[in-house]
Amino acid sequence: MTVMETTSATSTASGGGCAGPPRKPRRPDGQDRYTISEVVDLTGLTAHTLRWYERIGLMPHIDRSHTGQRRYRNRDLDWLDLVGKLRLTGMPVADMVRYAELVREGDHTYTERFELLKATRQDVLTRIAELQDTLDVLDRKIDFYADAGQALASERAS
Amino acid sequence: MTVMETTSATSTASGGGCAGPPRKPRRPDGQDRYTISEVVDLTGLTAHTLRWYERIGLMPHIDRSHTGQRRYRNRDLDWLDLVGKLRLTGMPVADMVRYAELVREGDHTYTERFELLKATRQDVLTRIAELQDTLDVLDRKIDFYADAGQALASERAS
DNA sequence: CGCTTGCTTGGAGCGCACTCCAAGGTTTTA
DNA sequence: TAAAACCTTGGAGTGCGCTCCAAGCAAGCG
Repeated sequence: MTVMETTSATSTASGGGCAGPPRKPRRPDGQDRYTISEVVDLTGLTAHTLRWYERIGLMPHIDRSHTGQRRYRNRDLDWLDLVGKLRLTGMPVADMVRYAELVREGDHTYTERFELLKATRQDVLTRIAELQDTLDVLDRKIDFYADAGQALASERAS
Repeated sequence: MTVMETTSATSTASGGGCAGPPRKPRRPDGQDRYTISEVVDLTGLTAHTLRWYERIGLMPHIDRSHTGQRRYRNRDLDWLDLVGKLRLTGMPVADMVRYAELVREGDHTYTERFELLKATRQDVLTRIAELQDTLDVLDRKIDFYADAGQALASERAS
């Protein structure tokens, strides 16, 4: 068997988020050949960044039209979704390239990839905890400012 | 009245976290005069970074010894704690400098600071949500890998 | 006294993640 | 068919957040 890499994110694409402009919908598998500017619309990345991702080995090989222009497929978009998520965690691009290499090398890298995913999961948990910590500090400060505001107001009133 | 800036983080200093080397304890207010290398030990920042923070206006004025060496106080450490927390949220240093300027300008910037804190709080909430999202993706992938591992194992067994 | 250690400064350098440019070929629209 | 819009490449440039360097001053010690 083959360990698939892209768990097709059917729910992710156009509908979900509440920020940014509404992205165009994907086409069904089979008719999925997107130009680079369509991928720009779909992902919010720039064309520069997409080409750069390819240069540094962060993308798998992308299909080309008969004249050499890129034609992205749905699984490429799935991969870009994952990359976008990992980017939000602060993972260095070099680490993602490493993961991409493992995927390209085939099934025998299965264990290493698994370990990498689990380690990343731990990192994310840590970062969430840090942010919770920061949130607590901010909340305490905000409460303090609210109280101080009250005090200033009553000072003016007296 | 004066809106105080540093809500003394008595619990924060040496005890709390579970990562990194155990930092030296602070001294009580009144005997709190730390050299730059002591602050390095206490915060984990480098001396370079501490001086750079000062140059760009991220720090308030730091006391000096009679020979011109920096002598940090507990409230400077409190400020550095806050900066460290905000840094973890991904807030640009320039924004922190802006906040520091507001503090230096005095009480009449109270409202602006308050709004800034509330906006930052919102950002942190957003980032936590993004990380939760990423965590879900990772968990799904990890489950998938675990299942695939099972399948590979039974394949080998058969 | 010389030696080591630690601190000072302005300014230069670095690594990361893009971001853009120039020069040219392709595709679409009018 | 001509103009406008879009795509290609290698390489150079940018902004951020540090990070380091050189040259010099100050304190402690045998």
